[in-house]
Amino acid sequence: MNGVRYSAGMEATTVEGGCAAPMAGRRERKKQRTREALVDAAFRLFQQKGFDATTVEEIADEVDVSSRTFFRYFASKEDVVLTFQEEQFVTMLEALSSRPASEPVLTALRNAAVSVIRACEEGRYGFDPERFGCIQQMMESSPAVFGRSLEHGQKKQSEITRIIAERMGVDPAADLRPHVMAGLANCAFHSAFEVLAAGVAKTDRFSEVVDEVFEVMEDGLAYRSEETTAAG
Amino acid sequence: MNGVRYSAGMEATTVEGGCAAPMAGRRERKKQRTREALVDAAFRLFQQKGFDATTVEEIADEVDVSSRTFFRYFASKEDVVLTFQEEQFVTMLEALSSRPASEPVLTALRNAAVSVIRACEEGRYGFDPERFGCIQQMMESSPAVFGRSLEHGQKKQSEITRIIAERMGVDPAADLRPHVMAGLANCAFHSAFEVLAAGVAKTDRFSEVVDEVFEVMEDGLAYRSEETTAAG
DNA sequence: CCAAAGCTGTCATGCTGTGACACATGTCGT
DNA sequence: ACGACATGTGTCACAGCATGACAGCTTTGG
Repeated sequence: MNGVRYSAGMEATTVEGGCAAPMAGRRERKKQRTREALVDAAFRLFQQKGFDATTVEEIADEVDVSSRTFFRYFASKEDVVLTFQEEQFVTMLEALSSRPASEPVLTALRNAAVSVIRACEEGRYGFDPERFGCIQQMMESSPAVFGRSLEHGQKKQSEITRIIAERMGVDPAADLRPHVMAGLANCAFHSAFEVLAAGVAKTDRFSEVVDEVFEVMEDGLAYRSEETTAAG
Repeated sequence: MNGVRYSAGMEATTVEGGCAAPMAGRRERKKQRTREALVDAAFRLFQQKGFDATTVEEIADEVDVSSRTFFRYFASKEDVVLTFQEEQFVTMLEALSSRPASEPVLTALRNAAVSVIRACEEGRYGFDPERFGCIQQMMESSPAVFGRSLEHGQKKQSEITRIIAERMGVDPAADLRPHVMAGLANCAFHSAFEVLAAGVAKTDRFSEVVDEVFEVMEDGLAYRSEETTAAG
């Protein structure tokens, strides 16, 4: 029961009864507050002294709970960061689902991905741009975070696969293609990230880099060495 | 790094020398033996009780050394497994370098990857098929191994990028394309692995699945929903 | 054979993550 | 409001991974 679907702020000033849908009971609210406090404290410390140098105990102390309690909210230290990736992922799935069927699969993937990342950068849909940047920074500096992120992405890939298969009208249990396509989406993220970290891109905006990467994929896959367009 | 300075030893079949090589010094030989013993013991235990259930202490005990010594040979428990991935990777780089320049980049990547995996499966170049299978098995069962593997692959991606850039005749510091291409290769592995684990492929041979994945990439990227070829 | 270099074991330590149990707090029925 | 039940939290204990420091033994090389 740790689904933890937390919508924004929502102050429930009502004593009892009233809106029971969003958050029922004080206990639930308290948990929510604790969770958010932990996330806030964690990111503050991560940014301040780095992910690795921050211990779970410090995070817990900051919120005045025991370390044990921290682990009742998050399965691991990395999990605090992954929480956000999960949110972005879910949003991306929704965006993908609502792309018109007329778009080629890769284009749909591209548009969905880019739109969500833009939203993150611009603070729409409740995303916090500052935190988004902080996460990117941590991915670079901490291999542990990066690794877990890759792992998470791979684990969630099957959901993208399902949507793509549906869109393609094929059975994901018998057709490779949706799997490969989903992998490509994942790959685009990683490549974009790597390109950004390596300073190869002309821009600093992640969304633009992702878009470029998809661009390369779309028309660059047929690239042959003899076609070199004198770009180097 | 000083002292011990063997006169240009290093012959061709260098893969962690067995014993019939010009190994200067007993100390060096002893280290080699310890290392191999650790790897052997580790894999034996991994296969027997699973990666997670096997502790470093058990591995060390098996070889009759202290846990501390284990960590002088491997940076982490996962590192034992990654050692092999590293070997495969290096072999793959060599294979890639020697692909004819007339091949399109993706094709070269495909051929290089497939040939190396075939070698692993068939026990050529000193690879052990059984161990290769064992690793695949662990990747499925242990998220830790899988995660580290992804991380390792991503970290090594830059080397593929360099080779591709060279082949394309472009500057990897200014051109996205080689980066994306390298990412694609990595992606092919992951997708193949996922497809295999999901039981979507008709075959159990990893090399064949990888080949198929590349196939999909090569001609499937232009896939549009309205082009469904009644394959599903 | 001796001295330097290098490897190993032991000890100590820090951090992550989990299980068990007791206590306190919130929830709900009456 | 009161009591019974459920749930969250703290404390304690513990296992495992990983690293630093120091002492002792083996190898190396002159």
